[in-house]
Amino acid sequence: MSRGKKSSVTIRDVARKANVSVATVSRYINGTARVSDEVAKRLDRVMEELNYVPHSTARRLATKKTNTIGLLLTDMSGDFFAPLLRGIESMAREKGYDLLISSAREAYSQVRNLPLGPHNCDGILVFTTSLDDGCLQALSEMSFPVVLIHRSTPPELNIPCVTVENKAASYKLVSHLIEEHERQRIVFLRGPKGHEDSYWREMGYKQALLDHGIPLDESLISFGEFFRRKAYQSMWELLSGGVQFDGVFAGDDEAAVGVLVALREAGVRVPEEVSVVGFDDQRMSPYLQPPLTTVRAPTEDVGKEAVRQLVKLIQIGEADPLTLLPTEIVLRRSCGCEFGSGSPLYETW
Amino acid sequence: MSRGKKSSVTIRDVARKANVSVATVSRYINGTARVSDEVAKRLDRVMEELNYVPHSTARRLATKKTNTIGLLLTDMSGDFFAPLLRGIESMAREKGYDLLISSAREAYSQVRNLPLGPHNCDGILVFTTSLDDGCLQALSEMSFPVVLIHRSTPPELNIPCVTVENKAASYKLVSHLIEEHERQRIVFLRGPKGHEDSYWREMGYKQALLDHGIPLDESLISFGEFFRRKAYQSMWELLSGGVQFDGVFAGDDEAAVGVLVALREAGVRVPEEVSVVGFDDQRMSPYLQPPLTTVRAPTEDVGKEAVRQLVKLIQIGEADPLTLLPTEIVLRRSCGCEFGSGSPLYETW
DNA sequence: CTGAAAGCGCTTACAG
DNA sequence: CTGAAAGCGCTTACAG
Repeated sequence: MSRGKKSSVTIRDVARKANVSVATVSRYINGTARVSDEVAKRLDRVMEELNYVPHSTARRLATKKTNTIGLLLTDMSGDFFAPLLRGIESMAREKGYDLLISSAREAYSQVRNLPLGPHNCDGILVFTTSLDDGCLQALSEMSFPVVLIHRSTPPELNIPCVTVENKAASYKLVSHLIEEHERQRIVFLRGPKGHEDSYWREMGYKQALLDHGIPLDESLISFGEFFRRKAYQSMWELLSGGVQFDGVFAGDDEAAVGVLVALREAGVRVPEEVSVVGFDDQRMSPYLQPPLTTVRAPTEDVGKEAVRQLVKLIQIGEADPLTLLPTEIVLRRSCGCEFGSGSPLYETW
Repeated sequence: MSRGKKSSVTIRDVARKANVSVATVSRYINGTARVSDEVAKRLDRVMEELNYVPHSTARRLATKKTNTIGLLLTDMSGDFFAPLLRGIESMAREKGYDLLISSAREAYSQVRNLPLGPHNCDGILVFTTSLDDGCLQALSEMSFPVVLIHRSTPPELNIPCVTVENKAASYKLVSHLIEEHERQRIVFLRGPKGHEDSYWREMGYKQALLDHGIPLDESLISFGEFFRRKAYQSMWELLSGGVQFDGVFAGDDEAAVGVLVALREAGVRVPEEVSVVGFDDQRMSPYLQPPLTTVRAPTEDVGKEAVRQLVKLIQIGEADPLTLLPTEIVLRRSCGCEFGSGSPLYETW
């Protein structure tokens, strides 16, 4: 229980004991210049004996590099978060960077107050809206490396971004409803205002209608906010407003839950009368009644790719402006497709 | 797109511009001594003008503190992870610490290779088995602050630990099966070998049997490994071995999924013939067929409490040896309880 | 291949 | 209340 100092063997100690200068030790450790074999051996031995670990803070101060990347998030609930972080963490480790993470309820607007920035990272990953445009601009002006995840760069700023194919997947999903299940009046529930993913999903929805010669009916577009209750409410409004529809693209799986509940309460059968589809393939989605047709995004890969781009940006000063990862449709019963097994339990083994 | 240096205004710059010494600036910033009002004002203005941000690396080197805590994990899948991290992150921020995280496939055994340690943190949080006993001992010997999460301290080591009440909850759960649903032959599926949580759940199971005068039958204890497939296999072995049972405590919710599938395939009705209960209350659990009776742990609080203890350890050199957070039983239909609503969709709103 | 020395940007006794 | 100066543990021109 004693609080003694952490042992601190310094580079000086090993230099002395190995009878060389600290410069030599430093060079040997960093492989920054050759040393004679004899010295190398001696150093290996001495470092082993002394159990020497270079002091990373001192190294940072001397090199002006932190070897750390930061991740800035708005919130860490949702199934989304774990795989994303897993991807980020594994790639960061692979690239030799420490990972600092910070979550903020609201977007930061003052660069000076950022928990993550030039003072403790070599670059940061910004997830969705965790940083406002002003901050991005300020960081950009000081040439601080930033990569955006699931959010595109503000105009004129040229910040690299990595995200997934929302539009193409939505297009396929809605086309599926039209072509396979003969749906014509498909509701779309928007996500939160300003949410990139939602925007592109809406574009995919509209494009699919257009390409199938179905006129866009604004009364079929409502708000789900990627949130169960809101989607539930919106469905009731549509229902009691007498709006006719035979399909619902809920925007995401969370909203789809609200849709399913509302329809069940209203006595509308899914998928017989109305097809319902979501987006994200959350862990609960195979277990919903009926199992939810949705879209799966390669979230872990998004994380990895984001780190890869950030490291490029840090090390060579440039990265790909946009990385779009492919998504895949997951067909289950809520759209009207039939499956033999019946048990969604199997699926996730 | 230029790569220019990050602007770096130093304490020296503000000192010069404000016509004081760097020592004064430092003291003012850290509130470590009073300065005259006049100087204070000048400093505020100058720092604002220069957009000065103290260089945390330099500060670290000078103070020998990193103001960072580390989190070491084995894996980051599972519903468990997000709330835990949320708790940790929020409390770390509240306490003024940066959070570094690192995940390892296997436990580290060499202190020198640790991604997180005295070189980059003031203390670390160790989740379950991410560090072996040898490492813990080494860290302990150098008085490096460590707090364990969901893992108790190795003998003689006295490392503070925070976890949840596994035994009491299991006891209540099994007692519920016995008392309310008249179950007598209850299977228990163990988690991974050496897993603390599993151990205590087993103790709760055994104690409940004992207190209700039900003799322990070893043939009812098998392996679920907190893993669907394994639990599924084990159930089939019991089933085809002709073992009679009327209840299953699956060890956790993952295993419960395997149990439900096996029983369904075998034509055994749940809960009429066999009650099934899990542990953890995963997000999918309300949606299982039937909805799963289980136990909910305050995972976010575990994270917060762990940080609180670690910070105490860092700052005043001591912490509570054991923090046990209470768990709560969540009754649904898989145990045999009846509920009006029927729709599990409501529950998680 | 190796050393002496300056410097990274702070903090903190020590002295006033 | 304020300053001059040493020191935190490294890295890296510069010189040999």
